[in-house]
Amino acid sequence: MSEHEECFVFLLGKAYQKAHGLLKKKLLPFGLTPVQHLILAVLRDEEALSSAEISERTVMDSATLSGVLDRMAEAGLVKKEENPEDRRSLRVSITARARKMMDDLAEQRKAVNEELTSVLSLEEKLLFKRMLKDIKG
Amino acid sequence: MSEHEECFVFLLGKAYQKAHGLLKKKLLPFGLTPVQHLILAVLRDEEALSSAEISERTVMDSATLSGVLDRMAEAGLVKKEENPEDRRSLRVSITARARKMMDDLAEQRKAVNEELTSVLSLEEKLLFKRMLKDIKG
DNA sequence: CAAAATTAGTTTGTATACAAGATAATATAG
DNA sequence: CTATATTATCTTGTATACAAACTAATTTTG
Repeated sequence: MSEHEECFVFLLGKAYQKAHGLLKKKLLPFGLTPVQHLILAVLRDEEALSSAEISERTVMDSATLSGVLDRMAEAGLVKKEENPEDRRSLRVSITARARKMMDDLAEQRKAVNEELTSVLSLEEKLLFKRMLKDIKG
Repeated sequence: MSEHEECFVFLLGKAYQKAHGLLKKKLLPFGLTPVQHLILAVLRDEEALSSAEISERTVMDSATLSGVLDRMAEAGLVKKEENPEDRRSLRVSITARARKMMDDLAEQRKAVNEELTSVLSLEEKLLFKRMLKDIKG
């Protein structure tokens, strides 16, 4: 019954692990990780984005992104092209194959969110979301 | 303004990243990571714990723990001994050196928790904590 | 008691996360 | 226009996280 169980860092970590684990399981049949699914979500409605733009929208580090995008390109989920306007940057786009999965993915994501917060009332869900947004800043 | 920003998995992840990053910074001068700090916290009031016991209390995977405990032993933060009663299991204990830091660490942890939740009212902090506990299950 | 099942930890392989340094390309200053 | 600064991405090194296979030790069974 140590005090660490009252620590927000610990509690957030464990709640996140639970959430991440649930989503991971649901995405397994699609051959996607939660992070990869997130990247597809931001690419879905775009022609193409640079690594920096994906980094900004997903709040992921560019170093992390580098490896993830490689694996996703390898798996045929995204296409990585050179930007002719600025050859330092990339044009990353979602492939047709990945795009076909998006509706099913949205369903899985929704299911996870519901399962995860099933203990909360509708009102609490909204409050919880607001507080998370406040905290992440 | 994609829908992923309404996803609890994403929001929890980012809130956790924020919390983890804050604590990480505060622990840097002590040469500790947040996870190592957590392990010291559960060892603090114990003679010694096995890997499985630490795993249970910190909710960490035994595979992850194996490496972390090695690095901590290497750094002189814990002592790993063989349990003579059952030679499969370990007796991990906190070192005197690490124990000396514990009060300072508790202060840092408290500071992080306050900084992290400074946008919340006292009432909201309690509510938030309760909801996190509900969700992690 | 010896074979089989179980248990405690470790190892291996994959996927983030992030700091710091390296690279290549572009923009800017003089 | 060239030396310098900046920018976009990648690479490297360290630290989790976790599944799965592996080892060693103990317990259970027949």
